[in-house]
Order: sequence, then structure tokens, then C-alpha cells
Amino acid sequence: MTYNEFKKIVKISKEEISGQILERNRDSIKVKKEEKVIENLIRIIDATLKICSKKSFQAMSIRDLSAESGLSGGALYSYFSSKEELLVLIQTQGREIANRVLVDQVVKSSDPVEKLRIAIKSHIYLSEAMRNWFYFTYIEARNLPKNEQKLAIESELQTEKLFIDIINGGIEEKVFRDENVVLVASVIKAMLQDWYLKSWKYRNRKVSVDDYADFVIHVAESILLI
Amino acid sequence: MTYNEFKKIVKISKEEISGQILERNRDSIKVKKEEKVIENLIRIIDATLKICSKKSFQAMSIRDLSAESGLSGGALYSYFSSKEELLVLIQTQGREIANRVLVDQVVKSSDPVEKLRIAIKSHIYLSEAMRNWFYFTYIEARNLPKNEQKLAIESELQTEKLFIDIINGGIEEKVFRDENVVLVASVIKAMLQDWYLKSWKYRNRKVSVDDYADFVIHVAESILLI
DNA sequence: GTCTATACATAGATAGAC
DNA sequence: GTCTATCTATGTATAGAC
Repeated sequence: MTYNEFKKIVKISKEEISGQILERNRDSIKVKKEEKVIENLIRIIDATLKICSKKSFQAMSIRDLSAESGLSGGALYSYFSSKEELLVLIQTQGREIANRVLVDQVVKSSDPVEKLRIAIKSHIYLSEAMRNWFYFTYIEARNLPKNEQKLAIESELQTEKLFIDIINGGIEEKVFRDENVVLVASVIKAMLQDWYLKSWKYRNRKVSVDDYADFVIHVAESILLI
Repeated sequence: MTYNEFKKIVKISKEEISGQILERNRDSIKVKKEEKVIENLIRIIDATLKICSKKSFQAMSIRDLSAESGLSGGALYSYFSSKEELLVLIQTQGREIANRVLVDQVVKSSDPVEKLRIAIKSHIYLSEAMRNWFYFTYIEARNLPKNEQKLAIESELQTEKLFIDIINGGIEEKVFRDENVVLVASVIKAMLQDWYLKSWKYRNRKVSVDDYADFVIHVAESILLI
């Protein structure tokens, strides 16, 4: 699988995401026409992610968001009841998509070596396709309210668990070495995150997403393969 | 070298750091008595790092900082001329210390394998000894003004260059495999950063700093050693 | 040198016209 | 549904007393 193939397989339509957000947040969204909601949620989220790729969510004012999204400050509050709720909304949805796509891809194989490759590639490709979204989810997690922070941590650990399980499977089948599984999963995750946390660096150096994915697989297999 | 030995060798005294900051910022610091400055800079920086381990620098108000440091809002402005300047001051000093200690340690050996081990251990141990400081430097870099952001990026690339040079040395001496040097250095750096970005995770799992350093060395050598 | 009091700007959020 | 106008809170930064 290459990045281009991945993009064709995994349809992440903005309309669909927006629809899911509407389902989850019926209470806070005051606008009744669903089409309007879908359309404007896309504009709001796109604007937020764009602004927050340059400055922090805290530093983004409602007036900034108004200017970038094309909706007035007053209108924005028809789609969320506080700025913090907007943060929670985007983060929750981001985690949901990431987890769903990843799990969907991994179940496609039962061979541990293949599963590990798929998991690494899917994660990197997904974080490339939704770079701003991933960056935002990571970097703004600390500004979430306490209980939402807990959910973010759980989600992080769940993703790691996915790798832990794959590696354990490989050790049982004697295709992987008996390494410290938790640490191997941790460093794989660190490498995956580097792709979207330091995208500026890899772009400047003309490292393609396929190059990077192949390299991370190479590293993982250097540690694990017998 | 273990973490405890490292701490004995590398003296990172708060007074010394504070003194260097004074040298660099004579213009902004209005208080004349040097002892006072040293003492209060320590209190201000400790307070800032403590608060910012829980919330962002933007979210920290001068009133917060006043309460935590024990100085009034007015007094704080005798030590910096704006909140942004305080951010720059801490970040600049943090990068300076990190770079100095790392370079000092690495020159102790001329053997590439040994150099790589020293570099990895020094970085992880240093980031452990100054965990809040490293976390702050990483996470708040994006809130720096444009020109200071450039310096932060340069510093990041310089640290990576140190690893690149070591690896290239090893390849020349035919003790390391002829891998993609830039990518190897990148992922080593990603692993190093994970230690202080996810310190909560490693603490919960009772992974000691020595365990982690040894594991990162193990990974690096799995990729590189012939 | 440090405090209290306060000026001034900007933020989030709401009300009511359209 | 969206706008403009505005309320209120909070933040940074300063002035002047001690």
C-alpha cells in the first residue's frame, strides 16, 4: 500500500465528519437546517485548524475565527455554546476518526508482521491526510477540561494497546523477538507522532510520507524480526 | 554512566542559570542588587515552569504567576518588560544549557559507538533533570515571536546535527551500517523527546530513566550496528 | 525594591434587529 | 439564520505610595 492507494481506500469526507458531529452535539447546535449545519461546521473546523496551525487555540480569538470562517461572532455561537466546547468537539471527533480508520485497517490481516506494517502505514498515512487535525489533537490536548483530558489519554493508550497486541501476537507466533513489548510500542508511537509534529522538517528535507513510513517499518523490524 | 552519576557530574545550579540570564538581560531587569535578581529570577522561573506543567503559558496570567512566585504583579515587571519577554528568556536559556551540556559530554569520547551512547544518555538524563524546562521549551516554542521561533528551530536542527555527525563518523569507520543518516537521527530524536513529552506515561508504568535510556540505545544499535 | 490601585485593551458571550 | 452592537470579565502593564 502507498499513500495514494490509501487515500483512495479511506474516504474521509468532510460532510460525513460534520454529520457525526451534529449527531453528537444536537443540544448545543441551535441551527435547525441540517444542510446549513453540515456546511458551516466544515467552515468552522477548517478555519480553526488553519488558524491553530499557526497559533494556539487560546491565542485564537472568536474574532479571528469569525474572520477566517466568514461567519459573524454571533453566528458562531449558534454552533457551539462556548469556545471550550468547540475545542472538545474537534478533539473528540478527531480521536474517533483516527481510531476507527486504524482499527478498520488492522483487522484486514492476521499475520503479525503484516499487521504491524499495516498499522504503521495506516497511522502515518492517516496523520498525513489529516495533518492539521492530528497536530491540533496532540498539541491542544492539554487545554482540555480535566475529564476530557482523561479521555484523550485513554485514547492515546488505546492506540498504543493496538501495537502492543500486534507485537505480543508476533512473539507468540515466534516471528518477533521477545523484547520489552511496552517499550517497543512506545517508541514506535513516538516515531509515528514525529511525522505530524515535525512535518515542517520532513517537508524541507523532501522526505516523502512513503519514505518515512517505510523507514519506521524498517526500524520496527530491526528491533523485532528474528 | 547511570542517571545518579550523571547528576553528580553535571552541576546545573539554579544560581548559575539565573546569573547567566541576568547577563543576557541587563537592559530589561530594573532591579540593581544582583543577589535579589538571582533569587527572584529563580522564583519566577520555577513558578512559571510549575504553572506551565499544568496549563499553557498563554493561559497563565500575571496574577497566577504573582500568586505562585510570591511577588506582586508590579514587582514582576521589574524582572521582564513583557510576558512575552519572559517566555523568550526562559526558552533561550533552556536551549543554551541543553546544548552546552550535551556538547560537553559528547567530546569525552572519540569512538562513534561510545559517542552515540553518551549522546543518547546525556540527552535523556538532562531532560529528566530538567523535565519541566524541556517540556516547556518544546511545547511553548510555537508561541514565540517569529524571529525567536527561527532560533528555536535552528537549535533543534543543531542537536540533530550532533547525532548526524556521530552516525556519519561511525559509517566512515565501518562500525555502523550505511543507513539513511538523517532519518536515523530524526527517529532517535523523536525517541528522546518522548521521554519528557510523555513523562506521565513512563512514570505510571514504572519505567526508570535508566531503563528508557538503555532501551533507546538498544534500538539505535539495532538499526546501526553491523 | 515591592506593594496597591488602576488604566487600558481585548477577550468571550449575549441581545435584539433584520 | 445571521448580523451588529454591546455587556462584562479578565488580562497586561503602569503609576505612584511606601
